[in-house]
Amino acid sequence: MTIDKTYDAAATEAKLYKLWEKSGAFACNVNSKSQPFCIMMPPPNVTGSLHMGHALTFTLQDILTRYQRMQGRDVLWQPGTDHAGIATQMVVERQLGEQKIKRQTLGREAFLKKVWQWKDESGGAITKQLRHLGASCDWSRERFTMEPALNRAVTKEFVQLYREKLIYKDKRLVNWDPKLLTAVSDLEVEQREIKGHMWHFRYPLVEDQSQYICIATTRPETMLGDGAVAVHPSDKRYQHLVGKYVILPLANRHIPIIADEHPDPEKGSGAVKITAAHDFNDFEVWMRHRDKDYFKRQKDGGLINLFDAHAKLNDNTPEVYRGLDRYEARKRVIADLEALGLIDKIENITHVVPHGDRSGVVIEPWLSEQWYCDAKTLAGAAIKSVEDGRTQFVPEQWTNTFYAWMRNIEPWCISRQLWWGHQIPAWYGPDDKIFVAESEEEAKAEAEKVYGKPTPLNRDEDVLDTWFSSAMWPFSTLGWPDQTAELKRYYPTDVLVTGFDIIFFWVARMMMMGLHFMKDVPFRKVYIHALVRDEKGQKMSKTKGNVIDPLDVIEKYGCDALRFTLATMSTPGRDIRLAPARIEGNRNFATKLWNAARYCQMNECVWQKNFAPASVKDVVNKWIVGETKLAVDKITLLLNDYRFDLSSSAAYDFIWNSFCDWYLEFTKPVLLGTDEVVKAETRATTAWVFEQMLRFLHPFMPYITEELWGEITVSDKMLISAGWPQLADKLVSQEPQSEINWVIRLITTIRAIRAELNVPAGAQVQLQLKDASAITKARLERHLPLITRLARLANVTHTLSVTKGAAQAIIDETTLILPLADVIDLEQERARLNKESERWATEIRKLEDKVNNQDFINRAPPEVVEEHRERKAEAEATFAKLQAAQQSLAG
RNA sequence: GGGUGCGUAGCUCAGCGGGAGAGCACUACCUUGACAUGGUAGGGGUCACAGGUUCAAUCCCUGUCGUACCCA
Repeated sequence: MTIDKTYDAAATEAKLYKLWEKSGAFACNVNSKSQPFCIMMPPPNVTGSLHMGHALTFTLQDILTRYQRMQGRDVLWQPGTDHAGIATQMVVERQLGEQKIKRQTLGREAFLKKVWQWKDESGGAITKQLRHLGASCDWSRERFTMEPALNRAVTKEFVQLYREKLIYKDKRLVNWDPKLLTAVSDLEVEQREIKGHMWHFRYPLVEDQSQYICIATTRPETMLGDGAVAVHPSDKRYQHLVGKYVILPLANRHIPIIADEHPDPEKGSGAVKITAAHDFNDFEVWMRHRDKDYFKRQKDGGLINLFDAHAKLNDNTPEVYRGLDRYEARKRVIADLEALGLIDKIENITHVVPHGDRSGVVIEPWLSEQWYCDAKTLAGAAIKSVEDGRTQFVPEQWTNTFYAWMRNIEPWCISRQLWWGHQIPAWYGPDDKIFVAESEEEAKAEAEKVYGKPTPLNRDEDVLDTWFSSAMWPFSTLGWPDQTAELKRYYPTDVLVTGFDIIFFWVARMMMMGLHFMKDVPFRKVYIHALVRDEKGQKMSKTKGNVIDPLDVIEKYGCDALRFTLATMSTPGRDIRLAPARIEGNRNFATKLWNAARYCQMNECVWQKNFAPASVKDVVNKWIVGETKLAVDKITLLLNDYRFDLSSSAAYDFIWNSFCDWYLEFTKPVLLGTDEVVKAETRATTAWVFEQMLRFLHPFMPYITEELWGEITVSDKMLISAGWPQLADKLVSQEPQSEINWVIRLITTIRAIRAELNVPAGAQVQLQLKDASAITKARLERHLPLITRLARLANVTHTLSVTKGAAQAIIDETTLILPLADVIDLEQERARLNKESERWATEIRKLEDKVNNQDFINRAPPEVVEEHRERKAEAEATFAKLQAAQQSLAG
């Protein structure tokens, strides 16, 4: 078969992905004798669609997967999707809304049926898109966080933690979404910067109402729930007021002035209102003081909840405000305080306000009863596992971020007021006694023991936070709670690849649950990658309109170009600014490889079964074999070190600069020549090198390499299942390296002179060598055909004297002379030589300064001193020859 | 306000104690039997700024400025 003139990425991608999957290459083998390697795919939302962040994370995972597979490991890359509680429920509710149906009128069971129906029909679009990216995960093991087997795991998790007293019910502040009517996690809260006001109110003192203390707030309506005014204990302005009472206007309650560390004396008036039920900081203050009389005497101990679930004012507020929405109430409160003359001033400010990322409304810190997980206790083991290195972060700096969060971890609110999710396995008796059990039957049995007779129970309506089930992903997908062969073989997994934004929400939680239930870390390494931004460094977002759709890029440039670009730009600790020019450049790289393959095929460079790279005779072939070995070593080492950027660049550099630019050019005179022995060896060597290139490039550019593998190698295996290059050290030897490097220097130097002196590209010129050593002469002799070809020379001779008006250059001991008297502009050549000597003179001066410095000689390592001396000697020799060249030109 | 990164060629980025690099863009020349999605050559940088450590600093330390993110 002949390779087409151009590479058709789209057709190749569609064709090969199916072939790979069919070949069984993606699947792991539990019975394999090979060492396992396991990556858990962070399950994307079932409602999601592929964005650049996905493209990056899955590309890196796929690179590791393919690399390890080629290294002979039994690889499991576990795919799946996440049920994404709120997002999915909203999608289905929106669809129902189009038919004017409300979820509540449908009822829970019917609604859930609709959700499953949606999931089966249109859920998981993202898994199809993942296939476009070339992801070689084991689809036969695809999991979904809501499937029955995983529900069983989650239920067991909940019940066990409850029995261990690590799950409990509590009344605390949560992030409440008053539109979706559920608690949401910190992750689902977006801090938006918006313009607002800072209102300064006066609260009159009880003992002398002409006196007042001034407080500032951005949320006037919450003042109705104030339980105290706090000042900093060191704040001299207020020390005399601590312990006294103020009249809370509008509510007409007496509240104390207390001292606490929380208020910042520098900010505002230095006095703050404490509204414990509506502000997380204030709640903390209240916790510190709740045992004090001045709180105990108040209604609800000073923890006064003003809102109902819709964030409308409730019966804890004076009658005129009841039923008002929070913003109507704000206007009313301001107006009423204004009327009382209690507004000190109003400032315009910009502040950050929490918004629900799904609903878009302002999130309310709201007091409610929820289920909590004792994250603090669970975190201990996770912290320890990182401290003693059982799990390592790459790059290492993320360790500190992890510690910082884990050491200040808050109780984890795990209940959600949704229907779509794992329903909490808790039942309530008539007296609200809680029965937590793995099934209703079990709960009823327990209830019967307690009540002495069969008693009807009500199941808790709420579901669990999606992350609560995701936390089990590394072992629930492997069959836990059953002790499966998979669990034994693949847990702990080798590496988790993810973005830093979910270190807390997911990575930390998997670690806590993994250590608790499996008694071992869920993964040995956590590779944290960057965020993908646009080329100006802006975060990609739909509202900004700067989103680059990976699927568009794949269509335009091919999947390999996108993957290669993402890999090349993945420098640890640095965000990726995705520039389309970069993707285009890598598409060109793919084209380059394609054309190199065509060259190989045209020249009958066919893979030889018994080819032994160590036994090649020709120096050029020895050289490229050695270079190949060096490149493979570099690429392998860097990939082991998660340096996707440097590893892919090394592959690029070798293929384009060493193989295409030099080696293939070197083979041309041979392949056009008549020496059949060298010709055969060169063909076999070329085919061998090309094969190595396909292998080491495959993890980065799977499609084009697989396609070419099919075209030019003779193998019944697909490349995806082929081995990683294993090359012997003896393939590298010093002599061919320096010999070919000399040839390259020679050609480059002549080309430079020609270009600078405007010698027509087609013109063949004479070359004379002066002072060439025996080695140089021998090298020249050996490589004469390719030197004359690549430097476009008419002939090469040795000489003892310089032809008048010739251009000259120096390589080591040899002076190159190009007698160009008729073509050459003497002035130009003089200027060129001047510039060249200037450069060397500067270099010599710098080196002299060093070498003559006594401190340098005494303190620098001897080999460094020696190296500088050598460099100086070489520079001086070159300089002297240049001087001679200049003189000869003058003469 | 606290923390963590990052400031290197026009742009996007490597390098990180002893010789300033790549890709793209730019300039000139070249349709040379794989490739113009190409080839050859070239121009372009007080490595943000100021101190310090060192024989030696783009690289280590301190501070400043700019910038991004995280936590308040």
